[in-house]
Amino acid sequence: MSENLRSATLTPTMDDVARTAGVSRATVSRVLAGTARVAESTEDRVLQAIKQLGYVPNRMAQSLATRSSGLVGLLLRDPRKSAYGLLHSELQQLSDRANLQLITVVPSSTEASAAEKQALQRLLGLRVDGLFVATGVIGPEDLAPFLSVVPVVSVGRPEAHDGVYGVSYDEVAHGHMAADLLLRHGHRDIAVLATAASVSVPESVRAEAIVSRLRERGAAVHRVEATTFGIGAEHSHRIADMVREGTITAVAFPTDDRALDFLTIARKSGLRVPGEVSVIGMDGISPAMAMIGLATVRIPIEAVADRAVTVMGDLLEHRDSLPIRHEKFRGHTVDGPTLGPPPRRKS
Amino acid sequence: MSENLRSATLTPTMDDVARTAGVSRATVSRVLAGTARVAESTEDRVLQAIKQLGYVPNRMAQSLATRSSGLVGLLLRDPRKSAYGLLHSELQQLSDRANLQLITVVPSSTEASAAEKQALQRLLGLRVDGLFVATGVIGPEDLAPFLSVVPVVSVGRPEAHDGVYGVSYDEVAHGHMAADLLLRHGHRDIAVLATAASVSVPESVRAEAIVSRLRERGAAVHRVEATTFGIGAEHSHRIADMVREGTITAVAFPTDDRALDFLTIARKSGLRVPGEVSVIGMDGISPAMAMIGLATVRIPIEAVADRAVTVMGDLLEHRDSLPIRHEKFRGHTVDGPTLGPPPRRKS
DNA sequence: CTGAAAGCGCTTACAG
DNA sequence: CTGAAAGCGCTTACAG
Repeated sequence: MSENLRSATLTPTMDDVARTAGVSRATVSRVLAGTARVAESTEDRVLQAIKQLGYVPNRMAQSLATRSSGLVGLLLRDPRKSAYGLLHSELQQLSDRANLQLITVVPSSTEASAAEKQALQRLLGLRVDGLFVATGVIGPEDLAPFLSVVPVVSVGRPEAHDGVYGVSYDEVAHGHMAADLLLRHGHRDIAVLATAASVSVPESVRAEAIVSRLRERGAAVHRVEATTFGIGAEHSHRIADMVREGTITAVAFPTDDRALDFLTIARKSGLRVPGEVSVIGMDGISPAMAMIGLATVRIPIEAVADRAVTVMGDLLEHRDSLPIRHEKFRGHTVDGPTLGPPPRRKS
Repeated sequence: MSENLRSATLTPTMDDVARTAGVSRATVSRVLAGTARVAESTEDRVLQAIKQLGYVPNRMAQSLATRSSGLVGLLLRDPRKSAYGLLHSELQQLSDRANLQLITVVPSSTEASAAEKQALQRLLGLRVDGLFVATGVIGPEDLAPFLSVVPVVSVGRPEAHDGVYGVSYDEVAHGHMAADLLLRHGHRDIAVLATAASVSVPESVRAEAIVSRLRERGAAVHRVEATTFGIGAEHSHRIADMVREGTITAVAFPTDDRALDFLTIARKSGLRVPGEVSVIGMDGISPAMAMIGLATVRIPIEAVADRAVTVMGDLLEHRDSLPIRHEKFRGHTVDGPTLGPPPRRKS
């Protein structure tokens, strides 16, 4: 209590500035806003007073008076993952450049859905002018009540709600790209780690796209089902066995992490990559992967972030005239030393 | 303009709630705060109205009235780096648990110092009650003016200012730990990649600590100076040459990234790890590194985050009674398959 | 247990 | 070019 009073006393207010500059509050406000004309001499006095007092305008009060916070919120899923880290960084920089003040809130991961709702409330309570949602769990039904109040752009996640503008990745195309790259290297017997949709929707979409494209092109596909969330070394061992048995000459993974797990196990057990088996992952984000030289499909995070910020800018300008769409971007394949021609058949 | 008016109209206000519940604004406020006693029947009507209107209290207005935002700001350096990502995630979760509402701002990296000041302003403008600073560039002189207004906890960076509470890593100890682990494995001829302080202060501190501990213990140290910010493959090649010449049997790196670069190059050129050379990195954050099995020193990010949040809580409770300190935490060594005994001398 | 009223720090017509 | 005043959406003594 006394803290507040004290710091309230200590923090200079616009009135303080006005008084020490010998003008009215309105004038200080005008100088700060830079909109109306102010005599140069008074402006100087005001600026001087601001500097002298170390005055920082109270945005809370500004927002209240303007009925607009000038803030754009970002609901971010899991900062520990490089892909979200990069997305965060890109959104931040592009928003800055577009003069949108981005503030980020991360739902604490325990009890996902409740946490996301709470994080959403926090942002809405701050009366953000716009909202980026880069989170998996939150459903359309939680978003819907606020769509009329604040423009929402869903970023990097497949968007189903048609009141929400969506900018995300074309995971089907990515799956096709990975498949095509393996085919181009001459592989016809290929394992695909197929993540269950219950584990991860995007992973599952990628895997199914790989599988169907390979089949379309006449390759023999060996599905290895992944039904656990972790990386599960059994899958890698199973695939290594298939290589030794001569069943497959290549393997595609729906994420770089899973591919890396296989690489590690393959190396330990003396399997040569790409001599005996070619490997491709998907994501292309982690610099560690790049160093290792893992072939992959690079997700277009930068393009998605860029488009999302542009859309948000447009939405903030003229809300109603922009038709809501769900856009998808595709990345590019990254060939690498984990990819080679299939080994010659021994028999 | 008209947007604002419209959404102002659309967003229900406390008055709307009061009106539809047939009570006064004060009563609604009391129900929300949960402090004062309210008759159960009125409380029900109010709750009902809140739900019906989809009312979200305007925190800006609350802050203004309470002179306290209930917010704690986090100034975060670079979300692309896993270490910062993990720190962000930990701070977020622990803050949640401590009932501190964390909001994060990332200075856009172009023109570091100016961007950080701007991000700082944004947070101060929001009148955060406390501030975590996890950023490299911002100097004490920029922080100083606000220390009397808001408690600041510097997290994960060496803190020099004695008005700022510091919670960070004991990088000297980490260097010693890495050195000791190599010695324990029997190595006596060891290369150390020594990053220049101008490139990265923490890296340089780590490297110098490794060097001095090794020398203290009588090992022959071969410094390889790194003066560029990137990972620089030349260093890795130089070290590989030293291995081939039989000059060294082990190498220590001040970061996992740099160690990984060497590992990749070593493998490509047919050097056996740890058969011919043992390798240790530092950080221990990236899951990719764990999979590869890189020996390292794990930085205690969780412990630092935990302590930082505790300190912030205390500071917010009783500002003046908590003496300002600079605490340092140490992590633990992670032995791994990149470490083995030195090879027998051929001659 | 509840309401009328003042006040938090700003902005912005409205006068001058 | 400048100031007095109303109002943004809340909270909180103060009465009752």
